[in-house]
Amino acid sequence: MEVNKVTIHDIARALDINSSTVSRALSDSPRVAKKTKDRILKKAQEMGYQRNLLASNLRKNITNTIGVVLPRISRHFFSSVIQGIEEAAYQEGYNVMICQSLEQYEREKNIIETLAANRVDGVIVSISMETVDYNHFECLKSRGVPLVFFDRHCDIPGYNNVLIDDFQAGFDATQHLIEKGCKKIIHFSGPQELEIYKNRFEGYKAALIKNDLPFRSDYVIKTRLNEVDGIANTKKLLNDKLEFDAIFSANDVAAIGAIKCLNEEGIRIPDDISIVGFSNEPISTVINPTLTTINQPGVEMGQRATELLLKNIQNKKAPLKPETIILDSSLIDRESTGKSH
Amino acid sequence: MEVNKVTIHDIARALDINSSTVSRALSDSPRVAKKTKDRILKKAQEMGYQRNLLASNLRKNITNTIGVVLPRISRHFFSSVIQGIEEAAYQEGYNVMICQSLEQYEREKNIIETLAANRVDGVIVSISMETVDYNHFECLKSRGVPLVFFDRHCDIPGYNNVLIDDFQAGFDATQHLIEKGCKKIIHFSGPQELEIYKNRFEGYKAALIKNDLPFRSDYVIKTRLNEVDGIANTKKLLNDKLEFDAIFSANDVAAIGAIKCLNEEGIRIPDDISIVGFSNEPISTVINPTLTTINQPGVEMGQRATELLLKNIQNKKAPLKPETIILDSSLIDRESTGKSH
DNA sequence: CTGTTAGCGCATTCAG
DNA sequence: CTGAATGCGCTAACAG
Repeated sequence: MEVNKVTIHDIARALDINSSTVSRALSDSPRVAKKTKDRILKKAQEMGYQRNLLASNLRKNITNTIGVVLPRISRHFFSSVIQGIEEAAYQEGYNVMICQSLEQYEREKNIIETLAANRVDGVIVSISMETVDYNHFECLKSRGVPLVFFDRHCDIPGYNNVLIDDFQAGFDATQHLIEKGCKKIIHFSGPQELEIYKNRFEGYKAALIKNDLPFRSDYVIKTRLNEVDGIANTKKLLNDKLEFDAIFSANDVAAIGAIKCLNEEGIRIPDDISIVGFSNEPISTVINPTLTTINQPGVEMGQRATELLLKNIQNKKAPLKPETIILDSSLIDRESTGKSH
Repeated sequence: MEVNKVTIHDIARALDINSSTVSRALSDSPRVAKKTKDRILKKAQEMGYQRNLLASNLRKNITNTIGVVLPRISRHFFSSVIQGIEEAAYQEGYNVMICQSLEQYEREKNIIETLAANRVDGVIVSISMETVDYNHFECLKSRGVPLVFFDRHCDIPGYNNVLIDDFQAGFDATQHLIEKGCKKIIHFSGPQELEIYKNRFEGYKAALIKNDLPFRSDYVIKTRLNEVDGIANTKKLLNDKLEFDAIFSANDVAAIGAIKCLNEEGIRIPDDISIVGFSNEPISTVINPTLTTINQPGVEMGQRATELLLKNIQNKKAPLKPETIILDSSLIDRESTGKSH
């Protein structure tokens, strides 16, 4: 069963030429005669030759592979980012290795080390919610492997970020709720150690202040932004008899949890309580027209991050100056656009 | 910037010992003295040594990596399969390389060749809807790389499949609708070249026959099982004034399309029209309680497929006899279990 | 245009 | 227990 270990030497021997010529022919070098090239290609085919990329990569010291590290591929935002990354990467002949941290620091660390050990040419990362220090990127840094962060800001000096304006998004979301007449707006907030959630929170606060609404700290619920938390916190809000007429969730998953809970309790959205979350998940938002969302440009974010990364990979000698790209996000109001229900 | 290329030779030189000893120490071989081992490990740490897996893998002729090829990671079923695969793989110290075919034969072919070139130790595949011949697996076959198929049956002799009983699932779905009083049941069918969709279709037919309902070929709609198709076909059904009281969709995505279309038209589900699709997508099904689903055990499928694959990898000399594992799927009726609405 | 030579970094013989 | 030698398969000088 374990067969077919035909190498360039085998095909060189079969043709009574040198293996370097074979190597050159197989990488379509111009420095080899059409005729011999054809002979070699034909023989290679006929012998069932398959290049060993391990050997090739070891020799060339590149892998043509970029690593992608993100919390969860099942979240639609992230899978649309992957979409963008793959498009941009394949176009330039790069492969993509996708890894999920599952929001766990330990896993993220392992992944980064594995990617480094596998000598990927560059890495695109959206850090986990648990990640507060960046020492685990040292193994990439020390080898000069380019790194681009997206969605969740990371301020390691010298690296690039591709983000949306989270302050603005938080502001817009809150402003939207206020304009709809909401006055008691709960905020499901994420870990404040992460810029992204801090900024969304600050945007929320700024919108309240601008509209002369009081900021109440008991309206700010610290959550881990998962669905279970979203459900539990909403239930707790109801039990506590804290009056509120809207929720602005710092991500989509917690918002989904809130919707589920409110549905269960027979509370109508948005008539009784309005909700805004972040998302570009088509299924949850279009089928369920009660969730107004801040739409994040996932595909574009993936593309931009990849383009930046590849530029860094190719320009490694003269690294670009670190830049932060801010993409536009847009608020989508399902109530006013959805025809259904 | 391009720095830190410390190899076992560097650390050997620094300690004035031989690189083989270093190599042994770093792979924790028992054939090296505790004392020297400690010295080496310490020095390695201190010099910032990182093993080059490319070189190591080339030498050992294994990669400790398995490839996964599936249509789309954004579909919840597939991402839960990945969940299962990663769990089982990491436990055994394997890495996972995830690739999406996007239901395109050409992409699938490229991916398989890339995986083969990268010398993965085994591959887990759910073939694309376009895939009707299996020649592109030859590059793995010829090297004796183990291969396990899941969800979408593939009958290359000598390889394993992990599936659900699609005939039974199709039967159950249809039976369920009949028991609810539906008599005019549309079937959104997939490519009949694929066993999976043929079997679901056969199950549908069998249930009709068993219940003395007529089988009508105009009730069977060939679709590509994507959302756009689901919407378009539903709209067409309505325009054609073909009477129907239920849809059994051969996957979830087309069912989602149907729901969207019916929502738009103000047709109530399930009062006017019932729908059954395949899914284990929590968001779409729980929030939207109108979609009854055949639940597919994604995580378990991933685990079983991986266990099988790893067994094959480890037993390569004496390959297991090809087996097909059939897992249970269960019908989940949102109408009777959902408390909401 | 082609051959020769020399490694990429590591793991594994085989000797001691 | 450690050292010396060899080569995994490929590519990149450098000659010719």
